[in-house]
Order: sequence, then structure tokens, then C-alpha cells
Amino acid sequence: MHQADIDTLMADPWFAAMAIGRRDGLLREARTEVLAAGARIYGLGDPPNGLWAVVEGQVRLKGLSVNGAELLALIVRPGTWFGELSTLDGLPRPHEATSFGPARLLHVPMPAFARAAALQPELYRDLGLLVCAHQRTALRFIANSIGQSIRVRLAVALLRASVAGDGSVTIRQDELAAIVGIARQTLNRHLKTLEREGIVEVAYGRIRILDLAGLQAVATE
Amino acid sequence: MHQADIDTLMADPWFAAMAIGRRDGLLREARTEVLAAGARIYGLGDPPNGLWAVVEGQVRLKGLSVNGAELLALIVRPGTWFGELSTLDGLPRPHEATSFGPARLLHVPMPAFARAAALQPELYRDLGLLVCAHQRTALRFIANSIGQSIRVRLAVALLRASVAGDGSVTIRQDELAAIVGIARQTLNRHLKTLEREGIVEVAYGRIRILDLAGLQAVATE
DNA sequence: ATAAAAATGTCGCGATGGTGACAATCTCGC
DNA sequence: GCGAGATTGTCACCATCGCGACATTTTTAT
Repeated sequence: MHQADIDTLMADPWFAAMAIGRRDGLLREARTEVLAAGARIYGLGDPPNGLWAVVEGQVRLKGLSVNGAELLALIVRPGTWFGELSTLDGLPRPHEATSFGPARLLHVPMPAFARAAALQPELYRDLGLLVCAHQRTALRFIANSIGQSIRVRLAVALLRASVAGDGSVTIRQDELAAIVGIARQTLNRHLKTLEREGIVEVAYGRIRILDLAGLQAVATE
Repeated sequence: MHQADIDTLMADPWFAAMAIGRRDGLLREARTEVLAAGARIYGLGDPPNGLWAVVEGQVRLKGLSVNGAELLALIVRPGTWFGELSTLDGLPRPHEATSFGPARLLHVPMPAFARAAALQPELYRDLGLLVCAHQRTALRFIANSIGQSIRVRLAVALLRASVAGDGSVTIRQDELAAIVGIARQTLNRHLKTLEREGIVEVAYGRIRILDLAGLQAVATE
């Protein structure tokens, strides 16, 4: 693994806070997987297939609401570990994960994780801490969703979805609408408002953030 | 501890699935705490003060949304353990917990848990599994909230809030409105609709479920 | 008992989101 | 290049939610 990849992983607070020995133990069992665009990493209801980390590219997590509509599409950026929930409790995946565009991941399959954890049982505690971190994210998400205006939620969603360093988000409007939890037409109206204000630029299958500070201001209205 | 209390605890899937040795180790460090009505168990932002379980009575967990409105009021029933998130990761409480009515709890303070875990490190893994269970609950909550009609969400909230065996929920309408995420007046309108249909009976500070099957039918509309 | 406080019941209005419909535009495979 | 399919842009209409306002009822404190 190249140094650049190590740097990417170390930017993650959870991974950086791990004890060195267990970090190395985990990496020793990890294998690199190169995925084509849109490859299925795991599906909703699948039995757990281990722990993953994004090294390069983008992974999108999608759940299904009761009416079958997509929701809770989280965009996972490089440096982030995911899939720990089912890995720890052994229950079926609560959402599906697919690569968006070509991607390079680290994969620690279940038996590999078990091997590493047999040597260093504290790895289970580390995994629990990762679940905690994501639980707190979910709680913040709920707190920010309820009672917030659509305009604010849209701004937050755009900021979360934009890859650091690049002000461009490749996403269809109906997907974005599902994330914000509104109808596609309503989303389009709000996007057009933001475009008139010079904050974003709306194109086919892509949204460019022109005024990052302005968008952040909207997100805290 | 009486046998009835043990039975109450064993009704919880997480506790029942624990290894016997660790279950006993946990209980050995637990002390019983009797609380008056409305007692504060911990507050939002507090440093962790350990793990708790409801033995008798009711505990309510409340978060705050960005605009300061109450939200995510979860009602914790006897047999349920809570407070594991901060206990595991050591970070501040993400919500507040208060007793509703007099209550009897089990309390495992941080040092006590550390003592038990020093003897049986797998307790950390158990705690991680509890976080997993609650994480899955949160995910289900999100999936059931988004895109569901208010009528359905209200029915679900009422079913969750009603203590088993009793068809009565003691709650103010503005609190219930905060749980469902709507305005008090709108909640009242929907409650009155359910009352006209003979499903519930609305009284001052209390809602009685008259037709449980009917309410469950509404919850799955 | 009585007053104050808390909680509930209703109404009307303004704002806004959902939906269906349909045109316009863009992309991709052949 | 070209056509099918996917995606976006817009509109009108309807439903309904939030909010302010205010009366009514119930509880609690003195």
C-alpha cells in the first residue's frame, strides 16, 4: 500500500485513534479490491461480508423506506470505514452499498477479521467505537432533519455530498431528492432558486458549487 | 434482586443473549437506584455516568433539534438497557434521560463497568452489540419516518409509547407532537379523527387506546 | 374555594409541498 | 448521425401543514 493511501486512511478520526498494534493487525488482514463503476459491495438483507474502507473513489449507501422509495443515501468518501454494523452483530445488512464510479477499497472479510480479533480481542472494542461514531452521526442527522426547512436540508446534503477539494457533485436530481426526502419537482425548484442566487450551477446529472461560503451560510440559516 | 426483576431483565433480547458469566459480572457491579418522578438521570452534554437499565417505571430520552425544539423522545420500558453509547466511547451524552413517574433502575457506573470489564474484556464486545441494536432501531426509525403520512407515524408513536398490558399512554399532546415531528394543533386534529373512529380516547394528559388492532391496522396503512 | 397555570379544542389564513402532466434537453448505444 | 431512453424544467391544482389567536377545560397551588 502506498503512503498516500495510508495518509488517506489516517485522516479518519476513528482509524487514527486506534492503537497502533491493532491498526496494523487490521491492515494485515485487509486486501485491496478494485471495483468497476456501480459494483455491488453488499445488498440489503445480505449476510455480513466484513468490514470495508474507501481508499479511492466513492461508495454510496442506500436504504429503502417502507413505500419502497430510496432514502438515506449516504455518500462515503475516501478514508471512511463502513459495514461495521453487521460485521459486529452478524445480522443482515440494513442497507446496500455500491461503488459510484470506479473505486479502490480495503476489504476485511469476516474470517479475516475473526483471525485478527483472535490475536487482539480489543479489536471488537474498536469496532464498537466505530458503531458509536456512526450512531452519533445518525442522531445528528435526525436532529438536523426534523423541523429544518427544505432549503437548509438541501444545502447540508450538497455540502456532505461534495467531495473535498472539488466543488462538483455528480448526482441525479431524483437521487438528491430522495436524500433530502422531498419530491423531485420540489427539489428542482429549490435548486433553481440557489442557481439564481449564484450559489450553485445546475447541469445534467451534476451540480457545481460556485459559492461554497454562500452555501455554508444557507446551511446554517 | 427479586426473581420478578430478573424475569423483566431477561425479556430483553440483548441481555438474554449475553454469556452467563458476563451477565453475572455485570449484575454484580450494578446497584439499584430508586428515583422520584422526573428525576434527572443524565443531561445532554454530560460526561458519561455509566450504563442503566429500567426495572420498574418509565424513562424518557429527549434530544434537542437545532431550533431548540424537543425531539426524539423515546420512551424506555422496563427490561431495557440504555446509556451505552457514551459509556462505550466516553463522549458526552447525546440526549437527556429523566424518569417519568417513580422508577427503579439498575446502575453500573463507569468505574464499576471498568472493573467488570477488566475481569471479562468481552463485556466491551457486549456493549458494542447493544449499540448495534440501538443503531438498527434508529435506522428503522428513519426508514419509517421519511415519506410516511402523519396518520401512520402517529399510530406507530402511540403503539411504541403504550406500556405493554396497559392501553393507556400518559403524555401531553405537545410532547407527542414533538415525537411525531408536527405542530400541536395538527396532532390534535389527527387525534380527534382517531377518536371519532373509536380507536382511541383522548383525555387531559392521557390517551387511552380502545381498539389496539385498529391502531395497528392504521400503523401499517 | 378560588385563582393561576397548564393543557386542550377549534378556526381561518397563508405558505408550501406533492402530484400528474407534458415539453425540452441530454446521453448513450447502434 | 440518430433515435430511444433518461433526465431535467415547469406548470397548475389540490391537500395539508404551520401558525396565530382565542375560548374552554382541567389541574395545581395557596
